[in-house]
Parts: sequence; structure tokens; C-alpha cells
Amino acid sequence: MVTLAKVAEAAGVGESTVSRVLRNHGSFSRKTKDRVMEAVERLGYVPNRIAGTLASAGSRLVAMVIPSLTNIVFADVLRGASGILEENQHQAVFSVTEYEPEKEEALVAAMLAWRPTAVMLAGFEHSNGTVKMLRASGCRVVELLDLDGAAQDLAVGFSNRAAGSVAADFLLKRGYRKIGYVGHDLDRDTRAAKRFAGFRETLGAAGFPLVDSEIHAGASSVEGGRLALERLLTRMPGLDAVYFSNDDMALGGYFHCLARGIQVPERLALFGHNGLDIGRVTPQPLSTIRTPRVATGRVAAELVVTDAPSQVVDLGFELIEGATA
Amino acid sequence: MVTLAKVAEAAGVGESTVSRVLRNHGSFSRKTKDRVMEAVERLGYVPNRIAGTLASAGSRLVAMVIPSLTNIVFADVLRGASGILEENQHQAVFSVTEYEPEKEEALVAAMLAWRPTAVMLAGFEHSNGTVKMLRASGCRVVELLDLDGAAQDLAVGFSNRAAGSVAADFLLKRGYRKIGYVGHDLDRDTRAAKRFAGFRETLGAAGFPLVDSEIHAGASSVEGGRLALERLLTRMPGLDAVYFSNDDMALGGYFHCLARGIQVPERLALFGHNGLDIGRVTPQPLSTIRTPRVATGRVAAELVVTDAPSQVVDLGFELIEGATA
DNA sequence: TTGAAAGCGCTAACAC
DNA sequence: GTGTTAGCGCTTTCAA
Repeated sequence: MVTLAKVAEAAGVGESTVSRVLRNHGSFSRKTKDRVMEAVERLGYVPNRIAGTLASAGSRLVAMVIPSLTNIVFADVLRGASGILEENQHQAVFSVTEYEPEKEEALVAAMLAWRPTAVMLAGFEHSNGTVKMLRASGCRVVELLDLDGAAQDLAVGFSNRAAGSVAADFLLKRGYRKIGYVGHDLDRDTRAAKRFAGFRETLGAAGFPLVDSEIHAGASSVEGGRLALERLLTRMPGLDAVYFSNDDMALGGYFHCLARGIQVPERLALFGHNGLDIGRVTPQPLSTIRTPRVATGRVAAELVVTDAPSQVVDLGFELIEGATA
Repeated sequence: MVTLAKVAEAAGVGESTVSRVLRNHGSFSRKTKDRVMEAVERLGYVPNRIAGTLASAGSRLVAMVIPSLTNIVFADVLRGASGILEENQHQAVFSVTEYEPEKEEALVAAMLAWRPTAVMLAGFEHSNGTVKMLRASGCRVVELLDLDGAAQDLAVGFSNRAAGSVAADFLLKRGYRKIGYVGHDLDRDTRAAKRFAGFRETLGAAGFPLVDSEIHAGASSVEGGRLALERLLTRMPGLDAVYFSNDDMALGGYFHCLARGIQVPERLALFGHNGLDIGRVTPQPLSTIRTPRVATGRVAAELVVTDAPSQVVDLGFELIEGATA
């Protein structure tokens, strides 16, 4: 294995000189630089960041602890973040919690062992152990995709409660009155639960309380949405609109309607959440709310690499009228 | 910052004893263990893996250099791999190449600086620089989702050429004769190019050469599939079947047919690739080939953690008849 | 502009 | 069963 010492020897200079040249920091002559770079090339030297990190300060590692990779939402956040991180010589390290707080705690502990510059997490709901460790570690903490709660340090996202409320307003304004909900495992996905709470509250306040709801046991999926809508309609055929916990679920509902010849939105209106691209090109574009997923990752990464002061960044969201409601 | 030395002092034992207890390696008395663990708890000590890695051998870091996160395929591979890696106390580190070989080379260099146990890459096509670095690094290399080419060390996946050929056979057996192709940027996605090659060859050999093809400029997407199929049909309205570069594209094509009232499969048959879940719950299930994405990640991770000898693992694929062809 | 040397926090021999 | 010590490969003073 080629080390910095070997490069120094090959170039006939001291180790610290090689280090300075490689990091382009401190002073060295043009001639020295050429000699060093030539040796680096010739030996195929790759700096060892493990050693570098230990010797200096920051690891330039950013830990991303996300609930799921199946859900495109988090893949989008990762994508946004990793782009910015790479541009700034940082490295993303990630792990997946499957929406389990205990697993999150274990994973945060494992990540902290790498002394990351920052840890990014989904939302504000974490175990006491997780919060304690994070605080003790002294590294930056970024909580993503939620604004309804108290941030530990940095937070980037939008209000899920508000999104649910806006969805309700929209359906009401369109004249729908007998409104149902199709969701997935809310104990785990607390952000979906917050949307549902905002939705329900707004409906109630308008005097048209939620008629019925059906929860798909397990993670959100297109199939889950299709099956759950079918069950809901069997029980409550008179509904005129359904709000889904997200676009995956809504798409499943839409497929169910297409398959059964249920006229959308005349017989039944459908409303999703997230504004996924696929919802733009279905025969009828999905009525939904576009969330700033990639931007959330990007902004979070920017805050981290610039070492910004603690703050909460509201990226908002955007109603997409679509044609299904 | 709490270090192992401080824990040792607090527990009134030597550093190596703490290290032994924490790694549960070597011998120590029950009493000592309790004293150490108590101190660890009390001080909230989190081991520093940076230092640990430098002092010992392996980093237990696995670098995953993937083309895209938008494409669910790679998210699935990541998911499969990260599960196994976590179970075995390894950490996944990833970066995204956007299908650009130069970017891949830069990212591999960056990853190598972390002295990973293994580097996982998509497919066999890499720049000379990438191959050279990888070879020089001495770490394990796993090439994923491709079998049509020469492996550097480990390879896990299936034959894309064979998948294309099987798709062609299926369409021919169903009696389709005027067959077209809708794909995306083939220069970059070499695996899609291999499928297309296998498809085309098999059609030609059967005496029914490909009638026409339409390439969507850019990455694969549902929208791309929809637009490209529209263009293809405008130019060549007599086609009776279309093979798509993957399910995303095929789904777009299916949506186009639904929107235009084109009878599927009577007027036009559609065939995809990947066997995504969403294709199982569309009004008509998509005819496609299911690929072992999660399994690919899982097997790759297992080979790495067990330090298996160089080998090529063919996980195969499975034809799904569906109802669109 | 450059080199020598002291760590960074841990692991692994080796001695006791 | 336990402590001492010499590194791992860098970065960073501090002199020269």
C-alpha cells in the first residue's frame, strides 16, 4: 500500500511537504509541487482519509438515517443532498430504519462512531436515546421533511399539517362533501399522521367531518392503495372524494377506479400527496400536492457544508390541481 | 470528547482492557467487564471507528457507486445490500454517477480514500482509470446487474442480452410480427443497450426484424415512455407490439394507450423490463421480466462480508406474462 | 520554503 | 486476566 511517507521518499521531500502540496495549503515552491505530483502519479497514491480525519478535525462524512428506500421520497432527498455534498468534498453515508425508532437509535449510534460532520434524520420524532446521543456527539443535526415540532438544531422541510389542511380546503372548495381517507401505517409514518390530522381538522371545522377511513397495514405502496380503496368503497359506496396518505397510495386508488370503470372525478374524486412525476402522465393527471423533496436534501446539505447557525427552513409545497379532483 | 483512555481511567483499568471488553475479544473477568460497561454508560462513550480502523485492518465500509437514485432499480439494490451489511456490522457508503463514466472514476477515487472493504459498481463498463485504481487498491470489487462481459473480481446479476432475447421470443410466440422498440439513452445505460441487442438479434434470427425504434433522449422515465411511444406510433401506426427499455418507460406507453383509447394488447401489445411492483396493479398487469434487484444487493453483500473467492453469480430473471402482450 | 516530531484514538503484540 | 507500548497514516505546530 502506497503511503504518504513513500511518496515523500520517492519525491525526495519531507512528509509534511507532500501533505501541504496535496491539500494545496501552506507554501511550497513550484518545483517541489511538480516533484511531488510526479511521484503521486507514478506510485498511484490515493490519500487515506481515515488517517487524515484522525489527525485533523472533521470527517467530512454526513450520515443520512432515512426510514425507507422503497419510498421515492427519501431517494429524492438523498439525491438532492448527495449532489451538494459531493460538490463540497463531503461524503454521504446512509442507513435505513424501516420506520422503527429502536432501529434508528441503533443506526445513529453506529453512524456516530464515524464521527460525522452532521446527521440527517427524517422528522422530529426520535427516541430519547437518539436525542441524547445526538446532543452528546456535538455534531450537527438536520431533521428533514417536517416542520410540525421542535427542531434540535437544523430543520428543513414543510408543514405536513398544513399540507393536509390545504388538501381538505381544496376538496371542500370543489364541492365534495362525503369525504374518506385511505392511508398506511400511521404509527410509524408520523408525517403522514400529521397530514391526516390537519386534513381531518379542516374538514371538521368546515362542518363536513370525515366520513370514513381505511388503513392499509404496512408501508405505503400502489398495491396497498388499490386494495384499501376497494375495501373502503365496499363499506361506504356513497363517498364522493378520497384523500390518500401519498401519491403511491393514490395511484393505486386510481388504478382501482380505472379497472372498475369508476368515473374519476365525477363519481369519485382522488387526491394524493407528494407530486411524483408519474402522477403527471397518468391518463388523468393526479390532483396532489408537490413537496420539495430534492430541494430539502439540497438545502440541508448546504446548511451543513457552510456550517450555518441553527435554523428552521420552510420550503413550502405547491397544490397541483390535476384532473382527479 | 470522551475517549477510550478516559473510560479506562474512569473504570480504573488499562486501555487495552477496555478495548477487549468493548470488542468482546480476548479475555477479561466478569467484574472487569461490569466496571468497564458502567464507565462507558456513565460517560456516554461512543467508540471512534476512524481510530479503530486506522489501528486495525479493515474499515468495514462498503462503497456503492450507482448510476442513479431516480431509477428504483438501484434503490432496490442498495436496500438489499444495506440490510445484509448492517447485520454484519458493515456500513454502506454511496455515491451517484448519473451514468457518467468520468464521474464514476472521480467517485471511485473519492471512495477509495476511505479504504473500503469493497466497492460495488453497476455493470462491467468502466473507464481504464477506474479499473486501474480498483486493481491497485486491493479491495474487493463487485459488479452488479450484468453478466455479459468480463468480471474484475465478483459479479452478481443476470444476463441482459438473454432477457432481451426472452422478451423477443415471447412476443413472437404470441404471434406479434410488426414489432417496435422504445428506449432511452443507450450510450449511458449499457445494460439497456445489451437487452436491446439481444432483443433485436432474436427478432432478426426469427425472420421478423425490428420494424422501428424511438429513443427518448435522457434518462428513463414514465413521461419519456409516453412521449416516445406517441412519436413512434405517429411514424409507424401499423406496429402490433412494442418492447420498452424498462418498466418505467413501458408504464408511460401504457398510459398513452389508455389516454388515447388504444386497445391493449389487441391493437398494440406492450412489454417492459424489471417487474416493478406497480406493474402488478395497473388495470392490466404489465407483461415484463422480473429482475432480482434486491437479491442482487443481498448476494453481493454476502459475498463481501464472507470474503468469498472471486466468482460470478447468475441470479436469473423471470418472465411475467401479464396482460399487455 | 521546508523538515522533524508530536500527536489524533484506537488495536495488537508482548510482557507480566 | 491485565497493563504497557508501539504503531496505523496522516496533519500540524514549531524550528530552521
